[in-house]
Amino acid sequence: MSVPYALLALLIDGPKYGLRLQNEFEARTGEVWPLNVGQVYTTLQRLERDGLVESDDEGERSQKRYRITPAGEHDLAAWLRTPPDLVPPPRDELVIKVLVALQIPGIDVHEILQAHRRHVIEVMQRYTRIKAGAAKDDVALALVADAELFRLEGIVRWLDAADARLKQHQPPTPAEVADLTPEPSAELEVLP
Amino acid sequence: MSVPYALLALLIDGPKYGLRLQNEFEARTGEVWPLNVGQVYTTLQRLERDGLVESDDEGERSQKRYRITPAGEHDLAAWLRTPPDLVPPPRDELVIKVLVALQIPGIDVHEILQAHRRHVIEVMQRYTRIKAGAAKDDVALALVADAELFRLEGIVRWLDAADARLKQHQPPTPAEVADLTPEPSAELEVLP
DNA sequence: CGACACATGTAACACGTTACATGATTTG
DNA sequence: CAAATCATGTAACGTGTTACATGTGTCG
Repeated sequence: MSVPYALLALLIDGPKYGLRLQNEFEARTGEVWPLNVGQVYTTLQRLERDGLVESDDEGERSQKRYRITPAGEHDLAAWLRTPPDLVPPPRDELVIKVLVALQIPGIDVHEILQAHRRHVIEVMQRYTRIKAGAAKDDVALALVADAELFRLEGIVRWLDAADARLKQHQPPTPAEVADLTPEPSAELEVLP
Repeated sequence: MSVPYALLALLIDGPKYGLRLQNEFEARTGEVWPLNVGQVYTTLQRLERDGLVESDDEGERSQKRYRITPAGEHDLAAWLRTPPDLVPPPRDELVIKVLVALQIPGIDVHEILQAHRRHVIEVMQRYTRIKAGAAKDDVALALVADAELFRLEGIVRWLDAADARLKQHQPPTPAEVADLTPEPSAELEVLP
């Protein structure tokens, strides 16, 4: 539920029309998070239905300008100050794939983990290239690319941890082996 | 798009009815990824419509058993062998919030970053507790909790990196300052 | 009997995606 | 004028969520 508020935010500095909103959104995140134009129009209609924007139906040059309403500003401010819901987290497709593979007999889970790892690393190189190619003052794109890189890095770390964990639990169940898997947050300080 | 395939996978070892599928799903991931019962039924209907499951309408004890079809097994195998789409990545609500806050004048982004950081750390402690409380042989729950912990750790790392990056770019633009932000993948080997 | 858990389902809605259709404006 | 680009929209569909309604079996 980010796109509606992102559009509201783009309307803070004056009324704009649909395609321009899409352009401004993609100017910041485009290569990483493309935004379908159609979605901009449907989202604007829903925002107008909910009274968060108004359309300036002046027919000027066949452009339809939208303006944020006081209610829209209020909702935007409230959204901004609310931390994103972290529980329950989204169900991760990769994790579910591994769980499913674990349950079905005759599947080499280690091989699957490695395949996914290679794939993630490839994609990470893609975003590293995007980040390197970004203009030096393009903070937004750098932040977005960073976010994706940190996310993918987390996936790689999980794949490695899962591999280690399964190597302990899949063999003839050596139950007496101590749990040696590293704490994910070992290197993180609780206070910055 | 994971739930349909998770249900298919649970049907591999014999026909089961709706509520039992929900129970088995939550037995593995419940505390982390609860699954609404209603969604199980609607998903089963959609799977039946697509010919991936068949219902054993024997009316036994008012339970409706579903059985996976050959087409369902085929689709499940294909899904399992396909790596999840990583591009384009999902639009991250937290990242968009920060971008929006950056654009609106008169907002203390540093304060927002810290608030989010504290919140994420709290949630991480929650999942650490879940992991600690899990049975020693409950590999599934450990994997799921780990996945969430690594994901949240990535978010914290991003928040810290964003904070550092903004401290460089928000002051009177000292353009000559070299880019010192650490590479997210610095400690990661490409080959495990 | 009454309460409770078991079990199934539906209705309405949200956001997101894709594909397609249509008009207006600029430019070679 | 013709083609390309700008600009708006719609239609159909997908997964996911919540709230509500309904029936069935069991047990004190």
